[in-house]
Amino acid sequence: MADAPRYDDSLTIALLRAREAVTAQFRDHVAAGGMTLTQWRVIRALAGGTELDTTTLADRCVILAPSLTRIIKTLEGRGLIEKVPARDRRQRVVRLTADGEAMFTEMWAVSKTRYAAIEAAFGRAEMLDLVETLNRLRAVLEEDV
Amino acid sequence: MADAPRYDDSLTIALLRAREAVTAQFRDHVAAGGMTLTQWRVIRALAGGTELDTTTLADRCVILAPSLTRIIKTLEGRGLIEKVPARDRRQRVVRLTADGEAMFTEMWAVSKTRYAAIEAAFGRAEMLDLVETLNRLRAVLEEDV
DNA sequence: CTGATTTAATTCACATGTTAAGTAATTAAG
DNA sequence: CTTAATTACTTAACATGTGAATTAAATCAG
Repeated sequence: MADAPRYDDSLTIALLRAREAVTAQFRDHVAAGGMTLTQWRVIRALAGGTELDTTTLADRCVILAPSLTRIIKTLEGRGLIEKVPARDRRQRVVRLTADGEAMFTEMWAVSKTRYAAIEAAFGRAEMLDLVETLNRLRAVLEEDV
Repeated sequence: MADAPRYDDSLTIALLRAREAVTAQFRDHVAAGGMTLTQWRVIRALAGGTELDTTTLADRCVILAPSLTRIIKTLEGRGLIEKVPARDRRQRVVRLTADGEAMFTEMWAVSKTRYAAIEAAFGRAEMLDLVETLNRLRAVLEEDV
């Protein structure tokens, strides 16, 4: 028994549950806007006229390339994003359409409120500290181990 | 620009990236054993002769019921888990087979090593502190907000 | 300039996440 | 005891995660 896995103490499980709890705070709102949380990350990354190629966009949104290919197709079909001609014709560069920017602006207002509520409930300092810790963990793991 | 979303500071993104970095430490090893990380969570939860119904198992592994239904089917097909007759015939109670226990024992040895390496690289105290913080965040969010 | 290599996306195949609807067994109401 | 409500799980449908193979374009070697 002493060697049995202790799931409550597991970092992977804790990360999974915490993320689940946080995203739950946004899921309904984003779904009400007719999109998924993953699609919302893409919209958010492109907000403000930002033009990005698929690789950069995938990195910033933490979405794998095959998923992003499908998401771009979906969002383009809904008229929220559009292609931009690129010098390197291998790249697919995209940006928000006017509709996409409008969608972002509308939803971002509520998103900010939810985020602020989380900050208020958990504590602003603790929040910043947690993000810093998570990024440090990531840096450590991506380096060696 | 002052109001633009700052992705680097986003809690959701930080959680996503951190989890990605941690799971990456185990993915190859688990894949070498012919299973996915999600399947491995199920095996791990059942290790040591533990018998669990689907609902409890889903909760412990942080897997939604529909996914677990499929996973149980897969693992049962591979002979790693088996059904146990239950009083309440609505429930599906499962446990590891002898092969399942053997698979767990073999893989757990390596998993422990990887986990220890992460602890060593990041710091044991920081690790425990992080898990505690994540669980506290979850508790706060699941309560009110 | 031509062929080999690398890079950026896409496509494929399968596993899982996610919500809604459906099914069977149990429990509660009357 | 019989029916309605609840519970535990499954199925369905679609979105995303994941690794491998493929395609097209750019770059490099000679």
